Amino acid sequence: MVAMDPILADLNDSQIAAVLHGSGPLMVLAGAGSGKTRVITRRIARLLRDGVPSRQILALTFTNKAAGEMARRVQELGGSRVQVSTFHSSCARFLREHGHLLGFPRDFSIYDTYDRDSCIKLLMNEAQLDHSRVRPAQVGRRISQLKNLGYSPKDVVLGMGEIDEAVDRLFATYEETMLRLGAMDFDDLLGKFLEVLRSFPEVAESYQDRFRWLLVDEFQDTNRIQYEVCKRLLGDQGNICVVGDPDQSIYRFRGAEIRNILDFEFDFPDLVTVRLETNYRSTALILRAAIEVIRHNSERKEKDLRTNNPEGEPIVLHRAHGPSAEARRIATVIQELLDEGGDICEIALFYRSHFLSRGLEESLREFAIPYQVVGGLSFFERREIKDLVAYLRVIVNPADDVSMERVINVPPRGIGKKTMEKIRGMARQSGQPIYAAIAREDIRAQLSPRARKALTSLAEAFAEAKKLVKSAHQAMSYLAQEVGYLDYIGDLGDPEDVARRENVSELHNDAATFDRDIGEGLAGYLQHVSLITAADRKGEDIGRVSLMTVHAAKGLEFDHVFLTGLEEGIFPNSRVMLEGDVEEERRLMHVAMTRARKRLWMSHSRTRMIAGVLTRQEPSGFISEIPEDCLLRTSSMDPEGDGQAGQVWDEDHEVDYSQESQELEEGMRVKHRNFGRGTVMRLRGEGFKAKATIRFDKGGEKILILQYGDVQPITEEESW
DNA sequence: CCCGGTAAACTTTTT
DNA sequence: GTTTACCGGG
Repeated sequence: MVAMDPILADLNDSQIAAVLHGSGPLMVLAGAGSGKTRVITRRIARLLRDGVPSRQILALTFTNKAAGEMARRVQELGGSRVQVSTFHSSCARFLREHGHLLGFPRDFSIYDTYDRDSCIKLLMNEAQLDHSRVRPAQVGRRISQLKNLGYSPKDVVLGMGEIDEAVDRLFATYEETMLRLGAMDFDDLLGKFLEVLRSFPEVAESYQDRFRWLLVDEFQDTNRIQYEVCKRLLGDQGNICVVGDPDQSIYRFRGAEIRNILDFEFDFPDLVTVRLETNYRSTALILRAAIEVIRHNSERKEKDLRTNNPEGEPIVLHRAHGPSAEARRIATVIQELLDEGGDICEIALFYRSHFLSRGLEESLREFAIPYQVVGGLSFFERREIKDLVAYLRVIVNPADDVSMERVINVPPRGIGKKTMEKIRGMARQSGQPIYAAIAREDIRAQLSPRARKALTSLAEAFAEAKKLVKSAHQAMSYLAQEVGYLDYIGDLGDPEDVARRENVSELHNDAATFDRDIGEGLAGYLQHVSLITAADRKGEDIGRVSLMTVHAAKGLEFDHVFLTGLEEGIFPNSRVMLEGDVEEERRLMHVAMTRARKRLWMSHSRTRMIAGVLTRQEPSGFISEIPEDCLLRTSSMDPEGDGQAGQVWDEDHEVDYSQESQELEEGMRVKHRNFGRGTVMRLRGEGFKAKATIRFDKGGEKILILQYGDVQPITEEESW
């Protein structure tokens, strides 16, 4: 073998086998940290070198981030023209070409979850469904779930319950409406494309002609629809390479099917399977702990994941009294890491649910440690951004009533509920979308003078902006100005407004960049924008600690990982437990632990603020699945813990230590979240040891440790 | 019609 | 504690 072959450099035997595998189906079962991205990218490079034209290769991933990373690495190996993208954006692109076969316009709108729910809300109003009983989002989620399983309105058999009843009444209407609006939701991007492939064999053939080599990353997270899209893209040719790890399947909640992996062997009998079982990422100790946890799953193929890495440090498991004690503890350790010269980009904090980020953020701010939250409310989900995008959608797709309804009275134009109903009625009667209706003089004439005037100028602005669709930036600038949106958010003053203005100008820059680099006009820009999501926020290398959910952490790795909020009900999540899927939670735990290269810190708190209520928490059951010799247990009460030695913990008055204790004086009126209002009788001690005796209006006198006590001074007005 | 107030419900993970 | 739904006065 030629030792210097750059494509095979630094690869082990299994990896080489996968890269060199010729034609025919290949399944790579790749344990955590075993170099699967490397295998995919090298394999692409190998195909290119062996003369496969780049346009014949299609590599599919789940996140834009993974796609971006893979595209970058393929490019480094010289394959710049290979299409590497997510399932959703590939399908969206294909649907622009062939969606017309199903009656969709080329420039259909792509609805995110929020838009979908807005649409459903409108339909619920129309159907006179009381949306205080059943919420649009619940109906939307259920419909999405059904579509992911491959159901359409006609073959759904529903269970009982108010949500299902609503779904029963609305599913078909929703589908019809989306078609009328020329809009697709995320599920449609996959589902409608599959429908095209199924219903139009000649189209399927054209794709089969084009794509001869298919590579699918994170195969364990594909759902049935995605799997069938793959099969139909492939046709009779068997050049498919899937890479995955059943132990890292964490998207069953959105329809992912581990069954795909089993079916794969059945559907492709001449399948070659390669196992990557050497972990190059974590210390031996971390890997051992992660494997022990996942071994508790019963529906699982035993696998042999090894490492040659050094044993490493034990996992530090910290027990904190309250959420802020946990957060402070973490910040303290991070500060120490940084003081020792650690790279801040190599530090990450994980949590099971978004709401847990807040406390961590507060404490990082307090310690002046720079951080970024990956995911959460993304840039494109902000209100002002969605408003502008909705305006632009209407230009490109005049049938898009949901976007039209969003913006018709933003900024306020005097179009209220009544007027809106009139407009809807007239639009319906004329069989036209709202956009077309308000463009008609005769329809506007039937409205109040005020509304008439506003809508005339709105219609004109749209008409003018339509001439600028060749440039996303120009169309946006014109419209935002003309329609009064800039003035609307212009009132500077509070920092909220400033942030909004900054967001809007960032959107302008983004559009300008798109015009310059891609240049597919407004329609192309909107498609691009609709598929960018939370986890894609660029730049991990900008000198910040990263905070993210465990889901968002998949595919990433860091030297130092803090796994927070390890409590029953949170991780494992109690709702998931109700559905009976502990095993998916355990896989999630496995994923989380295996992100760490050098050190892993885990923590839980004895109390937690959940929906505004301070609740008592038990440590996660997953902790006890880790071998005790892998753990170093600490707690806030330890003298060695965090320098806050020997504090007395008042079991009865267990409260959150949420803020710097305020300066209190004897005689001052204060309030407490549990005990209500009271008067400070006596103060003793200072700093961490400060205690106050407070006589509460109801319930007598108590001695509170101010560090923990949520004692706040109150103002004159509210004091009695 | 608009804006301000108060009541209610709510936190699972993502494209 | 936070965000959203509804109601009543300007």
